[in-house]
Amino acid sequence: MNDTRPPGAPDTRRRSERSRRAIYDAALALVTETGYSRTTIEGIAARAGVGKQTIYRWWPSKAAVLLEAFLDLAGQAPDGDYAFPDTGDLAADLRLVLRATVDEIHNPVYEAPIRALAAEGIIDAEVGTQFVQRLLEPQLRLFTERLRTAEEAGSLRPGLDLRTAVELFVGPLTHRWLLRTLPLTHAYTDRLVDYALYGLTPR
Amino acid sequence: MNDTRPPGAPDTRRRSERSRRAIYDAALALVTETGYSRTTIEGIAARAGVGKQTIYRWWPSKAAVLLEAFLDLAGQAPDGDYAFPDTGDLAADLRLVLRATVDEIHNPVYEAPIRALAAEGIIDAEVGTQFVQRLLEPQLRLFTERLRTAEEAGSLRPGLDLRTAVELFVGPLTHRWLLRTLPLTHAYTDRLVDYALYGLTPR
Amino acid sequence: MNDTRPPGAPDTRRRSERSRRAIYDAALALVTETGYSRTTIEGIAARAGVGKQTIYRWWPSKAAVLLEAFLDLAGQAPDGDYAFPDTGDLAADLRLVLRATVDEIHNPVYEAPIRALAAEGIIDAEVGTQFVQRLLEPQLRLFTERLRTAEEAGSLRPGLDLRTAVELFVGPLTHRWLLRTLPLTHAYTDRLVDYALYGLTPR
Amino acid sequence: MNDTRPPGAPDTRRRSERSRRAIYDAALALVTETGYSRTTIEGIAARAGVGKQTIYRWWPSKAAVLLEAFLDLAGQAPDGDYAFPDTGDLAADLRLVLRATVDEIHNPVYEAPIRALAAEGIIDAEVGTQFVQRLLEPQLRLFTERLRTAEEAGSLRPGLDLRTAVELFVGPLTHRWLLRTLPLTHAYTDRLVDYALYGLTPR
DNA sequence: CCGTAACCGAGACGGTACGTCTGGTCTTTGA
DNA sequence: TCAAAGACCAGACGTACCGTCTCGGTTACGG
Repeated sequence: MNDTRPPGAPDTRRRSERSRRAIYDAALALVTETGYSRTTIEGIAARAGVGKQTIYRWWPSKAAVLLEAFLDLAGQAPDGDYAFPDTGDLAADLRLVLRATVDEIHNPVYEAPIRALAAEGIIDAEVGTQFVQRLLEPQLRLFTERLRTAEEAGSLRPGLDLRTAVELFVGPLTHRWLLRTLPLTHAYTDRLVDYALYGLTPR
Repeated sequence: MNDTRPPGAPDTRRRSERSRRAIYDAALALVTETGYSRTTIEGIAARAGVGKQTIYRWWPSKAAVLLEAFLDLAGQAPDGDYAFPDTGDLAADLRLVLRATVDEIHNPVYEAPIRALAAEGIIDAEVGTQFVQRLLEPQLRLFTERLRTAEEAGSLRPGLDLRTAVELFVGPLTHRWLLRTLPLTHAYTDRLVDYALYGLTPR
Repeated sequence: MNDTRPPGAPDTRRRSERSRRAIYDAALALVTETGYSRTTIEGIAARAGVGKQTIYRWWPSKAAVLLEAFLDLAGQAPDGDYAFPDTGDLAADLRLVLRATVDEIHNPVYEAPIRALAAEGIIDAEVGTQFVQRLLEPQLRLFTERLRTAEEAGSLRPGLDLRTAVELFVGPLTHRWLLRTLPLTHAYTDRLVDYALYGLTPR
Repeated sequence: MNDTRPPGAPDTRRRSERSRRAIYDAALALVTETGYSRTTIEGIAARAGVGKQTIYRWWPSKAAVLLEAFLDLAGQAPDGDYAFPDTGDLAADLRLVLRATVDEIHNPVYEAPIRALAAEGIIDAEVGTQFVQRLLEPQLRLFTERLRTAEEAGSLRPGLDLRTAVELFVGPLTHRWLLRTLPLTHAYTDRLVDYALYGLTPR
């Protein structure tokens, strides 16, 4: 009826849902099992029982497939992230969320794909933008909102740049996670909350 | 005479210095010009006017070549980093160093190679370990030592885990840099020092 | 009403004459313009403004399409061939016909399709049979009949195998044409008639 | 030493004889077993245990591979063709050679490759030229020379165009062979010699 | 100081994956 | 209710690199 796609673009209405799901599954499985660089488009297609062209028709790159696959996976998880706790005790809430984040990072189902996406995003700005916009920023927004609540409750120094404040927690965690400098434990994130929050609260 | 290498290992004494330099130059140039993934061993060899085997003889991977090339490049720079300033004013010293770090990160000669190495290290643990040990940790050590001096001078809360403290500065900076979430400016690093240090100093 | 087709076969009565013509035109044009091997079913369908299935429904192969297209083309030509001249002078008649055949062969509208069909028929016996039965044999029959007339008139040695006699003229011509050994000229076909006929006439 | 190849061309001196032979064998076997169009470069490479690039490095096309493979095969055969008999009896000699040619054509080892090459040469003029120059013409030359001997012995009408005379024998044979109009038997070639030679001899 | 072992540039080799193109089949959709 | 349009699985195309191996040429060690 109202088929207004750009010329040369495929018709989304006729897309095979079955193939899409199979491709997601294959991509995630292969990345986890064999690593990102050994995961190939051909391999994904073969494992998904799909023609290569079906992948090239809908995604521009291996990274794009994996990003969507991961978003799909994360989206259908029993959403823990998307409700930031607010018990009134900011420190406790932060500790809880950071501990949960660490656990999630160590979940073998998530680990390989998300590392791969982060790494690819670091090299390829296009992928990086997608990664940040669709995966990272939504999470950071929840942090920011929780901090705003705290600020309004007078639990924070007034006039803080909340974004920077958020990064004070998230940055070090990401640092340890991505660069594997030292183990990423609950003790570490608790300490992080302690040190960082101490600098953000009024005296 | 005293040629005591493991069997099968090449003889370092007969190594061509000329080739090594040409390979470093070619690798750095290609990564900067065409990006990491489009940089190939064949391409490096061709550009360096060197046989492929000469690369495979001395390095195990593309990442290893680039790491050494980068270390060589960084080593011959007028070393600013390797002397952490100590004016007695911790905040000022940190601001200075973080600003310098940001400038360095934006230096087009360094940017592409270091991003590539970081990304590769995120995926490949072997590379990651090398990256951290040979590039990152030496820098972090300087931070730690400066903080120790400050601690001894009573400028910091006693009993702090200095490593975590260091990451409070370095983590957020790395986060913005690698993930490209928001611009990495002097204003940002100054604010970082403000917020983080505030949580580390005695009241 | 009287729809007595084998099960699974399409209904000829509802066939689109418009599509058929468009497919013929597209097939002939593409073969002439781009060559047989670069002519694809997809290309024909696209150029004819027709779905691929419309081609697959009615023809088993690219060669079959082209054969019918060519037969259609030849059939609607102002038929010169289908009346073999009989002036009473066998040599003159043969010279005339062979010259005309050479001219036809060099006609750019016919050349590419007929070469393609011949070549395809050489490899694929199925196509070859069709090619011979529907295209070649009707022509040869005309030769044979003219020779029979001559034989009855006593212009030929008695007891000749007329089929072999026909091939004495047609074979060498085909040889030069298909294999492109030497130029195919009127002089050549005249000489052919001279030499061959000389062996067929009584002394 | 004297390595004077055009730039970009591979070094013939370092070519692997082993691979070449394996490729010949694989190409001939596949064409015979599965037919020309189902024979693919990938298939040849796989069967020969060779990388695809090794084929693309040395041959421009599937047809070129097959032509060389066939020439190699024909060259190492106990050469029957390359000595045209001359018993003094031209008719007998011609009958003998044409019978042998028919037998060779029906040899399953030769049949598929040579048909494929002929067909490909009919479509692709480049291949056709090679086919004619390297395979066909050497054979025709032998015929021509035998006719010249006969001419000098006064067994032929003087002033004949010997090339056309040769085609009087070879053309019809090729016609039946390639187009599969009627069976190609010894009886047929004998008759051919009878009819054609009769037109070439003095009365 | 000479023989030789190993490095060197070069590039052919067996492979794997790329991204594209087409073959045939099957499904959707608009006229 | 068709037929166009085109998505689908399959697999070959020709190219680019991988990492290994072999070839001469050259260089510098060590007897």
